[in-house]
Amino acid sequence: MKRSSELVIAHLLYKYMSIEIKISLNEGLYLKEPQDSKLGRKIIQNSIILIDEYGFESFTFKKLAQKINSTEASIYRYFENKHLLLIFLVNWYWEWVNYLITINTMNINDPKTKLKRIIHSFVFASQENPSVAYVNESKLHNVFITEGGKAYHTIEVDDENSKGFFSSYKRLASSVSQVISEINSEFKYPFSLATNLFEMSNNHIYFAKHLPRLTDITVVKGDLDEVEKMLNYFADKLLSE
Amino acid sequence: MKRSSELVIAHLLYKYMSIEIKISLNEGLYLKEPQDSKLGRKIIQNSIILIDEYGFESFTFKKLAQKINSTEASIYRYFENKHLLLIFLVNWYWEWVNYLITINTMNINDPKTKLKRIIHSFVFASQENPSVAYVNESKLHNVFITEGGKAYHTIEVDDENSKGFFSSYKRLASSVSQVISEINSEFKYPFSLATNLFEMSNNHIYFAKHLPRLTDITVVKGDLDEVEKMLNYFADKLLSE
DNA sequence: ACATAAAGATAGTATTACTATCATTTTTTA
DNA sequence: TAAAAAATGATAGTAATACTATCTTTATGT
Repeated sequence: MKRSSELVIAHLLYKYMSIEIKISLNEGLYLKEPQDSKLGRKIIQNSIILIDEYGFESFTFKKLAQKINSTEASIYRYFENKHLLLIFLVNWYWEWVNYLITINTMNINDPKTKLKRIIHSFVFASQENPSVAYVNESKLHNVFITEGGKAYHTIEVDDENSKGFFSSYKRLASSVSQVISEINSEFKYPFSLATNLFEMSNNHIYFAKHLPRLTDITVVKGDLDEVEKMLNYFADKLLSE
Repeated sequence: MKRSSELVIAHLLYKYMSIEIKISLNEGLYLKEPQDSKLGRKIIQNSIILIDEYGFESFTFKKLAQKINSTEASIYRYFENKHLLLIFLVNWYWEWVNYLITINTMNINDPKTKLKRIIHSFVFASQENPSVAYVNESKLHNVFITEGGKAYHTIEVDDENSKGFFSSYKRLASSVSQVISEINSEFKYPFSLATNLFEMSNNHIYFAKHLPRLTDITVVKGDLDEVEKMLNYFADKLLSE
């Protein structure tokens, strides 16, 4: 809660005073806070670009070092390995969406409208007003859609979960589930629906692009309206009395 | 269609005559058919065991070679690399589920009952009567749940899709979507719902085990009844008039 | 201006992901 | 059943990856 309101204030300051937002992420994710130095910010910025370009498996710290005219050793001073860097980026994305749904549902009372805006935030996260100058939110969205699941589909999931590496996703699920329960307090699966709407959004954007026979959605020229419509339809129907 | 009925006949033969099923998979997935030799079958059997044990990232052909008292070189004669082996296993799982829903919905006319049985097959795939002696379907299900997404969340997805590496999943989506459309011909998202039910099944089993705050499901002692109930609830509600 | 921290340069190691070659064993078939 | 062919094993080698260590240079902060 505290974190979210900090973000909001930062956002307002940003809008009117051009102040940068600093996203607060679990300290176990990095060895040295990358947001606090030029090199750290270059690592964040260019790792997104390179993972988007090469895919996570072919992405290496060596390539990243070359891209930013630095060295592997320097990057290792920020992140233990590329897996933790990925978790860092994925958390960044979860925080970004948390932040979007906070500001987009602010001062709105009707929970149905809130959920609509949440869904809109899920789908159009990449097209929202960016909050951090050096992060390309659109590419981050792509990276998240393609590589996000790899952050927690590993043998280390329980260990990393106990360190709080996935708490941003849990917080996201929790706040969405609350809105769902406001709409229909009898609904038995508020958390499942919350995560499912989020995952569906990303999955079907991916399917439409790469495996279109797995979805009914078509995405023409990046127009994600159909995804939003589908999620609204699913949510409405499931939460109707 | 042809492939499915072959499987069914094989199944009947298996039940009454103990004949092995041979699952037919895209030939581009392997260099030499692993089902046709002792070594090949050991590779399939033990790769499932090792990926389940170590996770896909830490799984290597060297470890597999040691486990089966063979050599890396011999394994490379069957599979180009571990990524293609994973796609092979994932396809095996898709085919196994295709096969289950075919026999479990056979001779049933009511599409609602069909969908219930499909959902049951999704959830309890690992507990169904095994079809291939050397494959531990329960471990394969675990591997699929944890690692399955990595088969198609790669930079090569379009290239591999064009080679037909994901056609088993498409066939699965297609046959389930047909049943969905039989239940409610007005429903606009039969493919999306089909894939979503399948993915939800696997996701929420995983969440319940590793990230329980992301779901409402609890799985006690491997009892997956709640998952089945949830999927039935979602499907019923979404397809109600 | 001086101390301290950050970054760069370089080198080195263990492991991974292969490829190549040749010897041996197993299977096929003539 | 002997010869040919195919499969597997044994061994070696290479390029790339994923780091770690150390030392020098460059910024920064007071």
